[in-house]
Amino acid sequence: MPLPGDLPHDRTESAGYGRAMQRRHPASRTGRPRSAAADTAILAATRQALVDLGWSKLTLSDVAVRAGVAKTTLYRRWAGKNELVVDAVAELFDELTLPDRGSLAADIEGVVLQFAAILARPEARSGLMAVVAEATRDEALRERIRASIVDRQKRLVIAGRARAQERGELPPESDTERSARAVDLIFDMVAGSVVHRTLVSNQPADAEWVHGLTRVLLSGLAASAR
Amino acid sequence: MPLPGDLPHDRTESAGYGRAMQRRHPASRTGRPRSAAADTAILAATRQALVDLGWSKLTLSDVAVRAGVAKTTLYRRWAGKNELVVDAVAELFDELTLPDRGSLAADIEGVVLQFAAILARPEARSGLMAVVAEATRDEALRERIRASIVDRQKRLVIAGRARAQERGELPPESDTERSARAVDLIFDMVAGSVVHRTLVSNQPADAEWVHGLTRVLLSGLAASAR
Amino acid sequence: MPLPGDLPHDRTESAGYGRAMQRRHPASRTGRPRSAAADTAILAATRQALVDLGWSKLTLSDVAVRAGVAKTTLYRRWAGKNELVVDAVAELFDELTLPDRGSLAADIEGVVLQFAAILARPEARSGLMAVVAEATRDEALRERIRASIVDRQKRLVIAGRARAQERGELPPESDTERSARAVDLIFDMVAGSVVHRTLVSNQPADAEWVHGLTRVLLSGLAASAR
Amino acid sequence: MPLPGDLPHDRTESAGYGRAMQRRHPASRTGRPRSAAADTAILAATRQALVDLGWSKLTLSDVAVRAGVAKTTLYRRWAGKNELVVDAVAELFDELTLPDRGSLAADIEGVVLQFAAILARPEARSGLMAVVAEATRDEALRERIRASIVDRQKRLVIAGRARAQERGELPPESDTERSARAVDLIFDMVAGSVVHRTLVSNQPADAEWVHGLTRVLLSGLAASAR
DNA sequence: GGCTAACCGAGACGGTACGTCTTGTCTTCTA
DNA sequence: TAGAAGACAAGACGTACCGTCTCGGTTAGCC
Repeated sequence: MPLPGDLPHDRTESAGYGRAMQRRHPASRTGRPRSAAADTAILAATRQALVDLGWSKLTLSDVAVRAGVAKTTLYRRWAGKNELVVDAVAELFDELTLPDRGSLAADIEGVVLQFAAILARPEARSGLMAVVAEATRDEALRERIRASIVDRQKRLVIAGRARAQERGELPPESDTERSARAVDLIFDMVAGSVVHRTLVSNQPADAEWVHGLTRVLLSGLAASAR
Repeated sequence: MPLPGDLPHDRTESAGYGRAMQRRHPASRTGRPRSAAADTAILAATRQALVDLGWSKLTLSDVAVRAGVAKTTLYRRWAGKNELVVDAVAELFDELTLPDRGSLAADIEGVVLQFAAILARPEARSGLMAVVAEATRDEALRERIRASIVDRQKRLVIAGRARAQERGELPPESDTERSARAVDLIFDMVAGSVVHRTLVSNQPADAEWVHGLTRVLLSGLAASAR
Repeated sequence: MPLPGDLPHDRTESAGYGRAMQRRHPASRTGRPRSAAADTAILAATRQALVDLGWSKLTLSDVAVRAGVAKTTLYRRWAGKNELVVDAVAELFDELTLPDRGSLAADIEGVVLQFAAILARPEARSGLMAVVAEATRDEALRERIRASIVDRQKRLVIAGRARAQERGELPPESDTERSARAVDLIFDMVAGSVVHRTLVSNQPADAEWVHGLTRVLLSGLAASAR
Repeated sequence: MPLPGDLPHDRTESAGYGRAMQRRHPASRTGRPRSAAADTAILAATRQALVDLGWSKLTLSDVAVRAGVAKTTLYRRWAGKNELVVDAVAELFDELTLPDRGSLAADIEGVVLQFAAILARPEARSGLMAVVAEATRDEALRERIRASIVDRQKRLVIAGRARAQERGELPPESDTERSARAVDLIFDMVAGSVVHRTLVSNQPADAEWVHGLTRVLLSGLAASAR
C-alpha cells in the first residue's frame, strides 16, 4: 500500500541525471525528509559492487548493505537494478571534458582517450554494456540511457566543432539537418569503435590506435564533405 | 555415475564454432554417445528464448523444456548460460557472405547491411550485448567470443580486400603487420559503429546511413594511407 | 539479506517441544516477527504429507506448498526434513493421557492402547521409524527425539506409579536410582514391544494382546522385585 | 525393451535369502550366466556404504562403484534400494546362534546379547530401521522383511524352548495355538525392547540390562502361565 | 571353433528434489 | 513519516540421484 506521501521510484522518470533530486511530487512537505547522503552512498556502493562482482552478480541486497542502508530505501528511490546502474554509471561519463590541445584532431584524440580511460574502469565496462543489453528489450530503459548517458555527451561533439569553426578549421555550418546527421554519425563511429576495440577485440585503445582512428575519421569526413 | 570418464562442458573449450563437436577427450569411446539432435534443438531453443524473454529472463530450465531435453543434458555440454548463448548467437553470424556487387565500396555496403539485418533480430541484440557485458569480467568468455564470433568474420574483410586487389582497386599488400593493424581497425570501426547505431542510438542502420559510413571509412583509409 | 542477525533453524536446538517458540537469540528485537500461524500450518501440512506420501517421498517443497508458505520460511525454522518431522510427530504423542481405570494393570493397558492407536496412524508410523533410522547416524537428532518425544512421555510411567502407590498397589519408593532404572526398563519394554508388534510383526496391538503384555510385564516386575 | 531372456529383479520375489539364486525363469539356459561374484560384492558394498553413509545418503550408483559393477547389473537383480538393503541386512542376522549355556535364562541372555551386538553395528542400525520405516507404506516390502529377517529368527525361540523342555525347565507343549501366540509375544518383547533400548533410548544393551530384561520376562511368563 | 544369446561396463538421457539465493513486498520497531 | 531490520512468497540456480536407455565388448554353452 503506497502511502500518500510515498514517492515510488522518484528518480525513475528523471530526464537527465543531476536534475533528479528535485521531487516530482512537491505536495509531500511533511514527515522526515529523505536522506541526501543516502543517494550518494548508494550510487558509490553500486559502482564498487560493479567493480567487485560485475553486473550479473550484483544484488540490490548487497548494495544496500554496502551503502549502510535498508533495501526498502533503495526500492523507494529506484525501480530496479537497471535504473540504479544507469544512474551510477552516468556519473562516470560526466567527468569528460573537451581539452584545448590546439587543433581539432588533437582535441578529438584528447576526448577519445578520456573516453577510453573511463571504459577501462571495470565499473563502466560491466555496467554500461549490461544496461545496453537490457535496454534491447526495454524501450523506457533505452530512452533513459540515451538521455542520461549518450545525449549528454554530444555536447562534446558540438563544442568541438564550434571551437574548430572558431579556429577556422571548419566552415560555419549551414545545413542544420545535414549537420545533425553528421554529429550522429561521428558519435556512433567514435563511441562504437572505442567500445568495440576495448570490450570485444579486447585491445587497449592507446594513443597510437586513437591517433589512427582520428586520422581516418577526419580525412574521411573531409573527403566525404566535398 | 559421473566418474573419471565424465566430459563436462565439452563445448566450453572449443577453439572455433563448428569444430566443436569433435570431442576434446577422444579417449572415452564407451558408453552411450551424446545425442547430436540435442545440440541442434538446444541452440534453436536458446535463440527462441532470447526472442521471447531476452537474456536476463532466459533460464536454462526454460531452454531445456523448449528443447525437450533435461537440464542435465544442458549442463553436461555447456558450463553455463553465457557459453550457451555465445554458441547460439555465433551461428547467426555464420550466415554472413561477401556479395559481389562490382566495387569495393558496394561490397562493403552489402556486408554491412547484412550485419545490420542480423543485429536487428532480437535474439542477436539481447544475446550479443549481454555476453559482451559478461565478458568484461571473464577472460575465458572474452576469448570464446572473439574466437567463435568476431575472428571468424574477419574472413570477410580479408576476402573483400583480396577481391579489391584483383579488381585493381587496392594495391597488392606488402607490409603484413601494417596490414593486420588495418584489418583490425576496419573491423572495430565497422562493427562498432553499426552496433552503436543499432543498439545504443537506437536508429536503423539503413542503406543511406551505411552508405555514409562506408564513404567516410574508405575515403579516410585512402587518405590516411598516403 | 541474511546477515549477522539471522536466526537459522530456531527450533533446531530447542530442548523440548512446546517451549520452542521462545527464541534462542533474544537479542534480535527488530524486523518483522516470524508468523506464528506458519508454524502451525507447516506442522499440520507435514503430517498430512506423511499420510499421503510417506517419509521418503515427502519433500519440503511439497510441504511448503501444502502449508501455503515459501520454502525459505521452512528452511529458516528447521534445519531439514528430519528435524521438521520430529516436531510434527512429537505433537501426536502429547495427546497421551493416563486414564483412571481403577487399577495399575488397567491404567497401563489404557495407556498402551492409546499408544498403539497413535502408532496405527500412518503419519506416526512412517514418520517415527524414519527419524529413528536417521538418528542412528546423527547424535543431535537422536537427542532431539529423546527430548521431544520419548522423555516427555515418561511422565506417564511416573504418574502411573504414583497413583498405584496412593492406591497401595505399590510400596512407596525408596531407592531412587533403582527406581529410575526400573522406569527405563519398563519404558523400553512397553514402547519397544508395541512398536515391534505394530510395525515389524505387522499385527494389531489389540486389547487382548495388550492384556497379555501387561500381565507378563507386571508379574515379571513383581517377581523380579522380590 | 526387456529382451525375452531378461530376468528383471530376479531376487525381488525370493522367499528367503539364500534360496534366491535359483532362477524363477528356468527357461533361459543359454547366454552368459550372471556373475555370482557380483552378488557377493554388491551386498558387501551395500553394507559398507551403510556404514559410511547411512541409508538416506546411500545411492545405488555409489554401491555400483564400490562393488566394481555397472548400475545396470544392480537394477537387473534388485528392484531398488529397499530390496537391496533388506538382502544386505538379512545376512547379518543369520549369524545368530543359540548357545548352550546350561539354562533357559542363560541361553536367552546369550542370544539377546548377540542380537544387541549386531544392532550395535552401524550397517544394521541404519539399514534395519530404514527399511522398517519404508515398509510402513509398502506391503510387499513388509512381507519381504518378515520373511527374510524376522521369521527366520523365530527358529531361535523355538529351538530355545525345545532345549528347555528337554532339560525339564518347561513342560511339553500341548496347545499349539496358544504356543504360537506366546512365541510371537516373546519375540516382540525381546526384539522390541532391545531395539528401543539401543536405538531410541540410546543406551547400551549390556549384560546387566539384558539380565534384568530376561528376569522380568521369564518371571512374567511363568506367572502368567499359571 | 564358430554362433548366438545374455551378460557386462560405461555413460548419456529425461525427470525431479535438493538447499541456496535473489527479488520485490510487507510488517514491525525506533528515531 | 522515514528508515533499519528482517520475515515473507515466488521462483531460478546448479547439483545430485533416480531408473531407463543405448552403446561396444565379453563370455558361456551349444552346434
